[in-house]
Amino acid sequence: MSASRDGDNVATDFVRTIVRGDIDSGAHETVVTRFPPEPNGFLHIGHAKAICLNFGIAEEFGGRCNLRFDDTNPETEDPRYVAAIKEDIRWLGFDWEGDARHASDYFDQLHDWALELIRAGKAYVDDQTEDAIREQRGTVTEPGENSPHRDRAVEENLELFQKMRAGGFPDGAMVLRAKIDMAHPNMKMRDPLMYRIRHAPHYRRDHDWCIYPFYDWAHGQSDAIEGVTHSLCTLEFENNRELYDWYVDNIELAGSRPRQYEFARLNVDYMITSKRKLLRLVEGGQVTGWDDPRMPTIAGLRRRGVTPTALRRFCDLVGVAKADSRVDLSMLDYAVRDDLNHKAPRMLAVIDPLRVVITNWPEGEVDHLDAEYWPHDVPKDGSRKVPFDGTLLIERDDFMEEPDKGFFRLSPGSEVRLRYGYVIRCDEVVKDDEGEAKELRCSYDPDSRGGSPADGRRIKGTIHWISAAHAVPVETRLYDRLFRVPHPGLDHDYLEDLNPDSLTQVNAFAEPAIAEVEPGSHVQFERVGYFFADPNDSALGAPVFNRVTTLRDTWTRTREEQSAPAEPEPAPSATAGEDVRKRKKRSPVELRAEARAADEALSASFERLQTALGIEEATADVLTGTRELVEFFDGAVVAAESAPPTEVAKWTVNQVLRVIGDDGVAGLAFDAAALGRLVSMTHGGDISGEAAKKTFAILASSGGDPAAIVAEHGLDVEADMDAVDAAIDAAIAANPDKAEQFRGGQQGLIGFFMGQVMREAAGADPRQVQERLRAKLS
RNA sequence: UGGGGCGUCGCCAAGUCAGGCAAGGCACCGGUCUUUGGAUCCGGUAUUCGCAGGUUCGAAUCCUGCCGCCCCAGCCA
Repeated sequence: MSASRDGDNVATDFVRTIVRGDIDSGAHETVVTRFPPEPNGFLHIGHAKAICLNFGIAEEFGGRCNLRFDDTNPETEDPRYVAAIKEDIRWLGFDWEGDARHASDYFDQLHDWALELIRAGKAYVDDQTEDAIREQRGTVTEPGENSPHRDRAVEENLELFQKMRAGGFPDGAMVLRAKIDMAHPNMKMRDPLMYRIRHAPHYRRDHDWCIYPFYDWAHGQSDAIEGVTHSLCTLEFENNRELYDWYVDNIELAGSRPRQYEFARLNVDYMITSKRKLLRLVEGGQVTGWDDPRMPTIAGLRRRGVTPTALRRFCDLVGVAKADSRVDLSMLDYAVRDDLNHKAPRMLAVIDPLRVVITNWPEGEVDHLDAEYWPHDVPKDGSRKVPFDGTLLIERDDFMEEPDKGFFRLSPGSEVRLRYGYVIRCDEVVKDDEGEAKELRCSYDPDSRGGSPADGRRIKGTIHWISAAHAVPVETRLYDRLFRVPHPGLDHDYLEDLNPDSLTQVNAFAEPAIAEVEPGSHVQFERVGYFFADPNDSALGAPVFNRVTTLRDTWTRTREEQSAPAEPEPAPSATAGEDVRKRKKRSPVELRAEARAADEALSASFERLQTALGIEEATADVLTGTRELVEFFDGAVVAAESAPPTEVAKWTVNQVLRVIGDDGVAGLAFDAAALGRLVSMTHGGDISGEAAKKTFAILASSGGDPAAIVAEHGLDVEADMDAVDAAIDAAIAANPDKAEQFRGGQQGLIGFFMGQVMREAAGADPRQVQERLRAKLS
């Protein structure tokens, strides 16, 4: 299994594993997911990941993914965002079945369910102030306290809620709350709010409602209504899952219930993905809009020239997991270049020109050279003519008067190839008053038309160029990252991290064919980068180019690394004021110590285990956290007869604790005596350690008597060493390469061979097996 | 009365439930090829999985302890 999607491999991640399992087990016949944006801003690259996940899973498993607008807050939402969101999803290449859904479609059903909860005594109207409710909620380490209205009569609740809904109260006067537990360790479960009063028109329901449901009350139920099977959201909703389940479990539901799963949101270096912060950039004019090509929005990336394929590929490369992470920008660059390499025809353009005069070029003559649109490794055809004459423009960077070591472009006396053209030699540098080169006087090799000298001499460097007389000026916008640090706003205002050079507008000079580039299409300016003809600002025959990304450049990179030290990381956060609420929670050791302090019998056991039974303090500590465990242990010691208590302690800590569940000792499938007898058998040499482990596994899953289990499974029969030898020979014969690697020092492979042999020779003593294995392998 | 998560190479990430060869990708470093210092192709890069003990023939995986990071106290989603 692989997490990548290269070749025929399909992405696997924990979400897909769960979905696969649910389908294989028959828990669900088909998978239904949903993408639930709130229409209060534009979608960004983080949403792209969620879209790829939700729609991608539906696609792969032959299911369905709904687009559902989570429009429960009329004050921030706007239909213009609805249109933009739909456009972005479609552009990414996904579609939803039927119409888009809306949480606001379910307001009536939600209201009915709320009534149901009130009637069941599970919800109540609270008319306290917002502050009072906040204070009563307690803190993260202190329980909350009940609202004085918590036990309001059902009839009164019904009446009040009806009046809320009818508009009888002003904004904020009261709320409907679920009656759960104000002392719940999960803050989300402390009588969460279900409805608030907002006399605000909803963009779809207009004035139908003046009470609006909160996210938690709307989301799970909307999932249920739509038959969603797997409700995927980001990690910050993990705490909400318990409430999600509570709501779904406490209402009358027709179909099967949805389950929520959480994955890590996407963070990319040099980007921010907070809708609030993005909105501030738009409103503050730091960017030209939501679709500014520097924005991490889908609209911005699209305008920049990133393709849907590249963005989806990027999301695949990133993967889906639960660890908070931050992705290197090079991953996005890679995805973009990998796609555009096959989609962008090549053209010649000079960004920062330096004049070159070909002194031996026949006066007034123009040569029209063939130039392929695609490099040899892209299987596409097509070419155009490029005019060549005596006055050219080349890139200033491609000339060095005093060349660095390894520089193989143009310098005085050296030769270079002009792409698709001729080989030229630099004979003279003409300088301006400041000593800057302003013109190069060169001679060309007439026998090198097309680029290959007739005499077969090798020319290492190739540079791009433009005929000055035929040069077409084109506006190019050289975009760079919007922020200059990998993690903007880490410990200060993110606006301070804005990159002042995120956009450089230059007038470049391109070959005549440039005029034919259609707005909204891509080109590669050879040796410069990938560009996208801006669909809004390009005029017919006068394209404006956005630089999507540069080409990978190993030359300037190595030079930069030599000269400039790496950009200093922003200073590690200056420890924002110590948070008293984050006091350390008590550890298991502390908890056990407390338990013993409160229970004399427990503390007596703690002493007894150490002094009378010779058990180490740390082990004794673990064993004496609860009475049940000590009793279990003591029982096992008795049944173990001659086996020492220390041995029983090992088994208890390492094996029993492993299989013990939430029910504790009581939930075990076997009793102390069984464990004791097993320890006795293995200690007495009746069965091997390997057999003891197998016996314990059976004991743990289905209980029984150890001796009977041993007999039934034949775990006491001595392994036939001849068979072991045969198994070893077979394993070595089947893996000659690995045997060779082992001999070469790959010690880890002993585990591989052991695994092979032990599977064949069950019951054999691993020590003996390994001894023989090593002998045969050497 | 705290609770819920997460730590595997510079980055992303399989593997952890069920102990037996530390996947893959990005980046990087070599080499190949090349009329883009692009692309391609080949090869290299973790004796070690946050740390420390323990169990085991064998531990990323099981047990114990410790450390670090994220989330939750909106009438936002």
